[in-house]
Amino acid sequence: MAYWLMKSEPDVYGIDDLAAEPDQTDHWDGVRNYQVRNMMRDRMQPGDLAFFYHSNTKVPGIAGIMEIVSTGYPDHTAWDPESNYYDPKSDPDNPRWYMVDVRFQRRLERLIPLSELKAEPALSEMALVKKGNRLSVMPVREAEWTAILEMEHADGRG
DNA sequence: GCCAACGTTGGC
DNA sequence: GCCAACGTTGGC
Repeated sequence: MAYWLMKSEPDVYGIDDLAAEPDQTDHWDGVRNYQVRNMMRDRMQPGDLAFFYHSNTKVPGIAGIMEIVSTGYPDHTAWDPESNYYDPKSDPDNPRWYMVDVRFQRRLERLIPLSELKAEPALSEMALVKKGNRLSVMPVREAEWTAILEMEHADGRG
């Protein structure tokens, strides 16, 4: 069982959108980065848990928790010319892009802002808080997962 | 195989 | 809206 953090822009698709889906389940499509593709295709397993991170918004931060409910499988939006994620170079016989299914678990009691995550010493090794990091999906160590959950009930000022 | 140009991410 | 940092592309 592994832990992850997955970013999405809430103006495009936020945790409220996932919670509103039938079965509160959706596929995490549109990943077009090879490092992230490899994680989804090779490492994610049903039962893994992931933080839902809101990026590119007024207060970026961790908004909730979801469960991975499938292994990686080909991202069909790459073959849909109508899709924003269309990639004519992805061959159906040799899919270039993969996705997983995720199920809403819960919102955090408060959004934990990136500014607090950056200030937490236990998280200093996370790619999330490092300058220039652009991965939209990243592994989270168990100790980091626990530290973040403890922050959920803190007052936000240390 | 190098690397400059380009497009994108995402915090601020 | 700006722009630094990064990944990808494609000419050579």
